[in-house]
Amino acid sequence: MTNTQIAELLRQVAASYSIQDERKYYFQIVAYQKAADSIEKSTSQISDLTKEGKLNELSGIGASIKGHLEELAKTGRVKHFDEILSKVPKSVFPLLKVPSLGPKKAYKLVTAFNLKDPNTVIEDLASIAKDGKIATLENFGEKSQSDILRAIGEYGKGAGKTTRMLISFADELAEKLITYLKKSPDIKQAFPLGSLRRKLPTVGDIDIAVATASPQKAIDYFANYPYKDRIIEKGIASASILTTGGHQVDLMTQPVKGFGSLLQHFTGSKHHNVHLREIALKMGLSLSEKGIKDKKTEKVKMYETEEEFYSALKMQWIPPEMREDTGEIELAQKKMLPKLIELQDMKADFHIHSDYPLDPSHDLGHNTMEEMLKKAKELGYSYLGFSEHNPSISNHTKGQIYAILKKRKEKIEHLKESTKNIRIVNLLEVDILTNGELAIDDKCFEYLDGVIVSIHSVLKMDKDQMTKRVLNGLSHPKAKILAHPTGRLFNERPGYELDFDKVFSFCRENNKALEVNSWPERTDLPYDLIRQAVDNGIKLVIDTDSHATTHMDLMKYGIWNARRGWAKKSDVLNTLEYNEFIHWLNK
DNA sequence: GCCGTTTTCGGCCCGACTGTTTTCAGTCG
Repeated sequence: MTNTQIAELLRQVAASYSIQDERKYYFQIVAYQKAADSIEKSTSQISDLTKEGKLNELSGIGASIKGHLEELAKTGRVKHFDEILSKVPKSVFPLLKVPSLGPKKAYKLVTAFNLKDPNTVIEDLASIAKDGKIATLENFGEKSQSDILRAIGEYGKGAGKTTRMLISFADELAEKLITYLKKSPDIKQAFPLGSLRRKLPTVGDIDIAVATASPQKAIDYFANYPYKDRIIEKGIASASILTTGGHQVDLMTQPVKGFGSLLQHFTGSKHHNVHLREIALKMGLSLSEKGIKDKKTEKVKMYETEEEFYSALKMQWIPPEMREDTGEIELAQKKMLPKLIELQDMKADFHIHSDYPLDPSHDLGHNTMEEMLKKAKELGYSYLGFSEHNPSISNHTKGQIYAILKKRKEKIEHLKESTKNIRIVNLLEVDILTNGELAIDDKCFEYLDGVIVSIHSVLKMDKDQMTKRVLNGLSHPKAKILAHPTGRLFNERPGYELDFDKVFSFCRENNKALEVNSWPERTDLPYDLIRQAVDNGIKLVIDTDSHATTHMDLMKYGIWNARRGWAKKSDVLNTLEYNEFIHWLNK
């Protein structure tokens, strides 16, 4: 079973407990939900962790759930789960995916109308709603009926939070909304928060915080956004809309005096906030978006900045990218948070495809080397690495490939002499073939300073074979960087599997670096592997993999992802001076 | 069911909004 499937199973157990007796099982429900969240977020496969006996390493998994998961791995089922799940009809569970339906409503609907088939329950409910039968049910009315019908329709279309946006897309969408909001005289400040501020690679909805003295006017103005499809909800302090593009936007307001608390609250993550509130409780305090309440006096103190808010809890301000409750709070209490890498720290980009005509195995860039260099200078870099794909091996003889690379080297040498204000590294992106050999032979390395290696074909290989293939490719002394190490592409493919324990130890022992590819579709390494790499002392390079000058602006996405992986300046080779990098390349 | 710089027992985050109700349950983040 995949992590997603296991997480869903645990959520079904939680839902079943809710339906049976929410009060009695409250803490079990919360525990199962926490465990599900934890499993869903983990990129280690639960099946692997179970085999290795490492399930305890995931927060929220204790002795009991660990035992259940081991039983699941061994026998394919869990007696305890089966017993709990058998208390409610199976057709309840698909309905939980429909927005606005939770365990209680789903159960009422399923039992009231005797909906038994989990495969058709959503359509069946829609036709019952169309017949006007839901409105007659106790605690349901006309409005609930039409809401359910619409929710099913939107769910079917993937509107709202059911499909996640790439952060690059969400970033632009939020920018448009912020521009609109700032035109209102009643809105003093407006910031995108939530997972967008925490820089997750994909974002479910857009969260915006607004500082205002007249919340009602600000909310009315927001609800009149010209590109809205409908208002989802609208109250005195917050509102939600669905845009014409089918994306959900949530807005929350606070007065300027309390804006810091709102920023903190609405940035999340949920787990980070829950943990902070548990700490606050022990200090006799209670946290909310309004501020910090003293439990004795019931007085709420407001905070204009996040720094003051965190300081009141006796901890350092925590960078949003770290707020996932994975150890950052404990470090902030000890005032030992790492200083994360920043865009300004970058002195180079190593993964650049120019239009130099070497008849490559994959796509060529669109701009000349000179144009790429000019752009690099504009970005404030002091050097740049060219790394076009290797010449295609099916279209050329070995001799032809030598000649192409020799000529390219001459071009680069000429550029090095004629270009005074920026330095150049002569790299190449080389395919690792199916058998683990590189797509160029040893003689080619005379014409190169070093190479980036990567996988571009035959992605379906089992984990052990793929790991051998990659490590074999990396074992050449001049192969220094592994590009887009997992090969994942959002909304396209999950990537191939690698044994990262082996990859990390190989890189550490042989002085190799792993790439953080900045393309929003890739963000590869994924951030949790970045964090493991950093913990293992592996050096990273953050690259744009540019095929045009405009792509060189994508660096910020790589930086964001690296920050989510807790990478510091010292972990990233792009922050080295030219001479230091060349020294590393030749080590 | 999980967890530990008050604890291996006794705690466990907080508030907004909606619809269906006459004071609240359900859902969401």
